[in-house]
Amino acid sequence: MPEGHTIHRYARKHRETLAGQTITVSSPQGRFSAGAARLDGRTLEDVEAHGKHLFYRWDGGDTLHVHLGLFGRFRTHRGEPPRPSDGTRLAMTGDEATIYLSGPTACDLIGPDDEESIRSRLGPDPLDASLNGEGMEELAANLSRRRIPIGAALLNQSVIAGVGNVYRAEVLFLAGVHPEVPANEVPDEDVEAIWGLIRDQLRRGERAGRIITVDPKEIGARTRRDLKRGERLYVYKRTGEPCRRCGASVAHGEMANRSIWWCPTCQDRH
DNA sequence: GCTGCATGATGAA
DNA sequence: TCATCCTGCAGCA
Repeated sequence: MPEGHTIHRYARKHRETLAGQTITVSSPQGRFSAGAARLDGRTLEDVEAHGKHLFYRWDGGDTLHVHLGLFGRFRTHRGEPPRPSDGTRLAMTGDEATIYLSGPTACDLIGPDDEESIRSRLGPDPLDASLNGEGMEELAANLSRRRIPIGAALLNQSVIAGVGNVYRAEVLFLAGVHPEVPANEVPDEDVEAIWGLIRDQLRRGERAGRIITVDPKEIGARTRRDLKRGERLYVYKRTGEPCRRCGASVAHGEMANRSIWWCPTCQDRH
């Protein structure tokens, strides 16, 4: 589940659910025992997201850094929580809810230097509301420095922070850009379109809690909510199926070690 | 019960 | 480019 929209949604939800409260912290699995003991009984002050990274601020100055990786997930339980699964790395209980974390790539207490080094490796975050034109310019500059295919560049978090495998395929489809086009050869107007589409789509995803890129009108549905499973995306995981716009067979390949899909007809910009 | 896969990232070679 | 680390669950038998 975790692309940037999910992470920002978690930041918002966790802030709403736990910030300002005294939190009971533990590590049922044991792999975060020392950190949990240090945080236990303290106040969670704020939660921030940058790209796919989460930063939990605690009174006294500690920061908990969480990165979900491919498998990580949070579960929130209001009231009495169920027994945590064996893989539950972190449990945080506030006044009304308990949040469990399992499968993260990172769950560590970090200092200001660590955080700075993490952030310095991240490109602009399309969900950072304080950015406007700067984000797009930074993305353009980052792309102009690379010859790798645009489809690979969008997954590189130092180029743009928060895009994952679903959005890279869907946004390139929406932009009509073929994934193989070298990053530094993507025309300015397409870079602009890509930035706008990413920001738009991630915002929608953050609000909805799921990725729906298909415009419902295009397939005869009334609203996004009416779209059934299997109707919500244009190309992702649709190998060989007809393109929703032109009917051509959706192509599949590999790029940056991950599967990628595109429409050979609609994505003709080279 | 077992297998394979997944919306991620890193470090070695 | 490859191996490796993180878990849970769908799809099988």
